[in-house]
Amino acid sequence: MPTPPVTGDRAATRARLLDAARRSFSGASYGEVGVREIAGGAGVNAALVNRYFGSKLGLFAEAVGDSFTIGNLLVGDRATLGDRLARYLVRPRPDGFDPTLVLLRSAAHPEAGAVLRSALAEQVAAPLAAWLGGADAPQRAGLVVAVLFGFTLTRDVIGAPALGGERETLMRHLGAVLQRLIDGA
Amino acid sequence: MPTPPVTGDRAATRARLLDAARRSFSGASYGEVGVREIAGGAGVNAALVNRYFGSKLGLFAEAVGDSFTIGNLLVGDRATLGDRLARYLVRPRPDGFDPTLVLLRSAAHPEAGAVLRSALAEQVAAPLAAWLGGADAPQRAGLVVAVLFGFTLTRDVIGAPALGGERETLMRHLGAVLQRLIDGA
DNA sequence: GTCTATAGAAAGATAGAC
DNA sequence: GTCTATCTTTCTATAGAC
Repeated sequence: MPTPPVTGDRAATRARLLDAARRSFSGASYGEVGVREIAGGAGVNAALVNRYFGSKLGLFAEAVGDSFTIGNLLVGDRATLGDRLARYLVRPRPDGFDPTLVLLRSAAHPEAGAVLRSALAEQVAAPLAAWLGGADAPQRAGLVVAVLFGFTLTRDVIGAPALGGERETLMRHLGAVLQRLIDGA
Repeated sequence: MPTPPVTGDRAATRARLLDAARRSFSGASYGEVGVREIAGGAGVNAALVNRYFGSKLGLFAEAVGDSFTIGNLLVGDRATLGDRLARYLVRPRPDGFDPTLVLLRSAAHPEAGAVLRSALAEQVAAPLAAWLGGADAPQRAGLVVAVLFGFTLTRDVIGAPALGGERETLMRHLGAVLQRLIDGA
């Protein structure tokens, strides 16, 4: 939860708004989250959103615009990347900020989606395609991303019961599928 | 005998509103689509939405609540289901109504998502799991659904460039991945 | 059967007091 | 640096005229 209130400190208030925004946007779509709700989560007045970030979209962009990363998962053996990605996927989601959930919930919104699209392309799709290499690397990287998003969407946003338990089973099938795309054949 | 649109015909106006709703909800999320827009698409006044369907949510449920189906794709050889699903996925999307896009765009909305969740479970996940059979059938069916949604989401909602062309290449990799889940090993 | 007019609520954004 | 108060817009939904 948020750090204790520190009144009178512009930088601290900005940081609290960013943190509250990340949590709110992980739980509901851009359109459903209001600036009053975010400000309430940060313990400050809603007018500060516009004062410090210009607009709701400005806050959204600054809060989630550079939060995607796949770098940590790429460190390691190529033959076990599928398993590492699968293990990452089936882990219980922490409460609070989850960049993947932010994307899944707000991708359909025109302006918020544009922020997310460019962040995803720069921070995930391009590095992954370069790391994969080989034939059809951009397509294979795109399909890996599609599987990652598809699983989280179907489990956490749609709420399909079959994906809610049986972690070992899901990890085995997911790992095999992802490794097939990583290997390319 | 087919009945052409005739003003002054309650059933025809209802049908036109349902059709316009399906098109609108395929292109934007539940929250972003207004009843004025739907009514405009049907060429009638917005007040008729509430008169004929009680509420915007009532219209949504009646328009898209029973539109999911996977039955057609299950007809055929088990060894080639992966290819059939992959071909279905990479085909150019027709303009107009697409139940998958409706789900992807509105799944994050609490009330509209609830309508979609139950429809998906009944009309897709359960029949597919029964058709697949074997070990871990519900999990494998859930993962097939996740791949189907993940691909369409990443291509059409997020707009990843790598999934926008190269249909044969994408179909080959997708078919292999899906068949792996269908076979279970 | 369909329309106009409007009620009522909620949203983002801004001006200015403190 | 933060707040109150308010402007403006937009939305769903309803009442009642035609």
